[in-house]
Amino acid sequence: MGRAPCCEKMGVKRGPWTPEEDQILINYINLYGHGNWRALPKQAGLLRCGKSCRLRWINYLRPDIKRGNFSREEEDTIINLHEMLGNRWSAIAARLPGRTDNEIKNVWNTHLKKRLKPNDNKRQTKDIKKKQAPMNFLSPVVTAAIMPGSPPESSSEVSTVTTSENNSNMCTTKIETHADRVSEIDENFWSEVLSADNSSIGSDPQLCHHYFPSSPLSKLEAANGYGSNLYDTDANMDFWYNLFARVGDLSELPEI
DNA sequence: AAATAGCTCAACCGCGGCTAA
DNA sequence: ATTAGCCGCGGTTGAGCTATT
Repeated sequence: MGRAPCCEKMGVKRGPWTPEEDQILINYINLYGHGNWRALPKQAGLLRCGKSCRLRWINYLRPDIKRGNFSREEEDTIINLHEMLGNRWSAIAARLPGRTDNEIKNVWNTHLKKRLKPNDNKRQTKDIKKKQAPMNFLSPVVTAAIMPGSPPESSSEVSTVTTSENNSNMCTTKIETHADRVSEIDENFWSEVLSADNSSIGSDPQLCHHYFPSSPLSKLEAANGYGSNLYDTDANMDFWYNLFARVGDLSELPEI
C-alpha cells in the first residue's frame, strides 16, 4: 500500500516563498513553536504543506542560520567529514554550526566534488596526516598513550587487539598496535577524556557507535558502563578517529 | 545586444524510520 | 503484529542568475 501524499496538491501553494509568507511562518513559530508541522500551515494561515514549511524554516528562516560563502576551514571540514561519512549530509551539518544539510549538499555537489577530482589521492594522503595530528586538548600523558610512536607504515603491519578488564571500579584498557607497541591506558585516561573541555571536543556519539562498534569504549560500556558516559557526553569524532587510527588502518574503518 | 551554456541553490519528491493506536 | 501518520533525510529538479560566444 502506497503512502498518502504529504499534502493535498489542490489548494496548496508551491514554489518560491514570498517575504509575506516567510513573515507569517516566523511569527507563528516564534509564538507557538513548531510541534506539528502538518498542522502548522493551517493554524498559521499559510497555503503551504507542512513539509514545505518545515523545509523553509530549517533551511532558510531559522535564526541561527549562517548565511554567506563557506570559509576555507568549513570547506575542509566538509571534505574531511565527507571522506568519513559519505553523503550523510545531516551528520555533516551537525558538525558545522549554522549550516544546513541542504546547503552543504549543494556546496559539495557544485564546488567541492569538482575541486577534489583532479588530485584525489594527494588530498586523501594529506587529510589522513592531518587527522593524525596530536590532540592538544589532552595532556602529554594521554597523548603519549594514544600516540606511542610514529604511525604505522602500512595497514598490513597493524594488528588490533583491544581488551578491557573490570576490577570493581578499576578499568584498564590495552591497545596493541604492533606486538612491540603496546599502550596501557588506565582509568586516569578515561577520566581525562570525560572531563575534557566541551568546546574543544564537540560531540557525535552516533558516529562513534558507527565507527567503533568493537572499540574499547564499547567494551568498557559492556564491562562497567563507563563507556556509556563517554557516549553521552564528550564523544569527539576527531579524538576517536585519532585514537583508533592508532590501532587500525584508516582505510579499514567500517562502512557506515 | 541576443543567444546560449553553465552554475547555483531553494524547493520538491519519495523513501525509510519511528511511534502511537 | 499490523497499520497509519509524521518527521527527517538524501536525491533531484528547475528557475534565475552569470559568463561566454
